[in-house]
Amino acid sequence: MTRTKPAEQRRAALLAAGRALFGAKGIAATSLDDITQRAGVSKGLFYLYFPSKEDLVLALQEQFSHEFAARMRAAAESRADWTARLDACVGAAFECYRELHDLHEVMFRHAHAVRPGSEAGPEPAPAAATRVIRDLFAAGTAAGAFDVADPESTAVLCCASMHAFDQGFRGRRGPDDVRLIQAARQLFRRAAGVT
Amino acid sequence: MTRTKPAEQRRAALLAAGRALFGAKGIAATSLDDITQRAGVSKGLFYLYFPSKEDLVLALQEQFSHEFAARMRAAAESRADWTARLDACVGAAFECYRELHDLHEVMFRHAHAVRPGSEAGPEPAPAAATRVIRDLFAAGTAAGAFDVADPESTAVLCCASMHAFDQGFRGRRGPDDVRLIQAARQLFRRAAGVT
Amino acid sequence: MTRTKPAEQRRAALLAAGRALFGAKGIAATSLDDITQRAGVSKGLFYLYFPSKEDLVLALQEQFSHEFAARMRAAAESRADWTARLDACVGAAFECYRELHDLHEVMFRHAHAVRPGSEAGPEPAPAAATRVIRDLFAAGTAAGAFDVADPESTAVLCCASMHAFDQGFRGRRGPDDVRLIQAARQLFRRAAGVT
Amino acid sequence: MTRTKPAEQRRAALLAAGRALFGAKGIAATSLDDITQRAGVSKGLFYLYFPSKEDLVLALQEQFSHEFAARMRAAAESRADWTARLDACVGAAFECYRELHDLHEVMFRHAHAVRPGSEAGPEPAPAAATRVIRDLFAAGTAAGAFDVADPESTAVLCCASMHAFDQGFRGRRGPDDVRLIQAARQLFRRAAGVT
DNA sequence: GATGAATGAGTTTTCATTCAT
DNA sequence: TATGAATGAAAACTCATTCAT
Repeated sequence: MTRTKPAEQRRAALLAAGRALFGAKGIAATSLDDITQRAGVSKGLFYLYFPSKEDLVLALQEQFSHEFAARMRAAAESRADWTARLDACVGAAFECYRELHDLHEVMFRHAHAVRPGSEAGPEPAPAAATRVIRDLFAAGTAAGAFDVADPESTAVLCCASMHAFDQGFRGRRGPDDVRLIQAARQLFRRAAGVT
Repeated sequence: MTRTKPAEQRRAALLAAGRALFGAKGIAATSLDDITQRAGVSKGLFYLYFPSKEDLVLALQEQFSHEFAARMRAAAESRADWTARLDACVGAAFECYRELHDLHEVMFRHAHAVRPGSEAGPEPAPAAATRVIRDLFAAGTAAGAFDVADPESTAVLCCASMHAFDQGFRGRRGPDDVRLIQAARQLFRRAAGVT
Repeated sequence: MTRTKPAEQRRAALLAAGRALFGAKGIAATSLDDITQRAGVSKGLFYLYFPSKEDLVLALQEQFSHEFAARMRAAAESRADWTARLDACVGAAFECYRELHDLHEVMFRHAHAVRPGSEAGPEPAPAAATRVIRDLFAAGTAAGAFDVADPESTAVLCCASMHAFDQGFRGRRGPDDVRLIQAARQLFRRAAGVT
Repeated sequence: MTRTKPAEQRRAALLAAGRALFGAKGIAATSLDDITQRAGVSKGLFYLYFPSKEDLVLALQEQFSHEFAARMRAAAESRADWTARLDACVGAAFECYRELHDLHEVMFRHAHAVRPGSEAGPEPAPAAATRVIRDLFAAGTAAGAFDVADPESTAVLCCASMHAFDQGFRGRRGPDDVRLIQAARQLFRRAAGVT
């Protein structure tokens, strides 16, 4: 069994296993045994790549956070018109949320115990995504297409509103996807001050 | 010791202990021993009032959800003008969030393991608050003061945006409270279509 | 199985199991599973009585230390003549060593990691026994029967010399018991300055 | 990296690393990773030089035992007078103890599990030192300077008494070094029957 | 009703040792 | 010779839950 594999592959397998299990059962209900078994490695190997279970969670947070932000940015940049950019952003966010929806817990989990030693602690997971929206609001306003008095605060609020894309947030009888995304587009437009 | 006390008082003590500890240390890090000790009762007594630890979490969710919704509703009803109602709602939500902010985990926790037997599962915690906003949007629109095409979807989004009130959500360098609440008021007005 | 028993009995069972196993296999090689299994209790129960495995070791140390000192003192007090007292002390120590010899590791183990928080740490295990010898030297000298310039230092050295009673200390071809105890008696007499 | 070095140098590096780490943290708390890292070699290399961690401990025991004995012997031989020899021996032992004091655990550790296959097991660590004292007592007695009835037993006892040189053995309020070494000299003289 | 002693499966983590390269 | 990735058994410790009193 002791077959050596590239470190990146091992790490990726561990991240993938963590992602799948955290999504399916939640972080607390997932044991390291589950993770290593699913990744097809020994328990000891895990600790060659991550100092603790908590660090796997953090690594996943970062991974998703970047992916989320990157996709929103790409979507925004694919359009020329400011309003279209906004719409594209919402669309991308919605898609992302859907694909990652089972990782809600991982992404938005609060770090309860601030690590001793780490002065500032990690940036909150959605920060990268928020910056994309903020920049869009700011640039659009500068270009005269939007009218956002406080792009940063508004971006934080708008980003937070995307929590609604998560199934668990809405009631079982809440609005369906189509209605929700339409409403989101309208909300973002209005937030941007598009007339 | 074996002094009988009113059931409601016992239950309340347990809820209060759970609230304090979950808020301070997180759900996973709080043991039943912690809870019963803080409540000043025996461990066995807990199970006379709640079937499991999970059910205490659920009971707290419901408690907060109702309190949250009730305060928003009261704030809205204290004003006559539609826009003022909306602003009051935002203000109340912000205050509530601050008071309960350490209970973020309790309120917005996803129920991962759907209880076998319970067909539908419990309503998501923020549902009650969402209804308050929805009704406000709908009534305001009917009265001609607002212009909300889909009050339900918009309410879900707006309610979700309140996550931004949580300190942990914004970055350490994110907007401060004053800016945030102003931005929130503006966002809600625009969402409502107030011109 | 859940039969409640007096706390003292439980504690004693745990101490007895620890003593037997530490003696037979050494501290490091004895697991908590071993201990609780031998004591006929569950693993969780152990932690109701001792905060950690280390604390069981410490409790045993104290137990033996007291027993050891008490037996030496009793032996010394059973005689009137000063030299006879010394001899009796040596005899008692020898017997004790033999009975407890497998617990050498427990008794004389060095605490490597000084507990953070505990300012001074526990007294070394043989301290109580040393005091018995010291008092004997001092009193005998005061009575004119002995001539010990520094009773404390001499007692520490004499007490340490008893390590030789341990089988593991002497070589396989070292002196046998009879010779050793005679030599010990002579050594103690000479140490005391008995002419 | 894969640079071949003289075997003796490798072995010495491993012994030195073990010595430093065992002394600082104790045997149990020192991992092979620690040792090989400190020695600057790979983990696999360790097993080319020692069959197991336990054997490193044993090798260190032997090393110290010999060093200890050699220094005592050298000290004794540097003097002509019998009493001076005894005093020099005590002085050398004291010095040695101080330098090696953190290795107490290594030197005096009992081998609990008798190796299957090894018929007799290794000689106890202090045996070599004991022989030095024994020979001194015997030769001095033969020369008419000492009067030791049983040199072997007395040597074993005297050697054991040196445990008192270890800080951990005496209480925190035990005798200081000067008093202790004076008392030791006196004890050894009296043990030798010097008048 | 109320207690809290007792349980034991489950958790994270460590580490001596192996072996393909 | 030398490496270090990989193993997996075992360790200490936790805690939700039960139940005899």
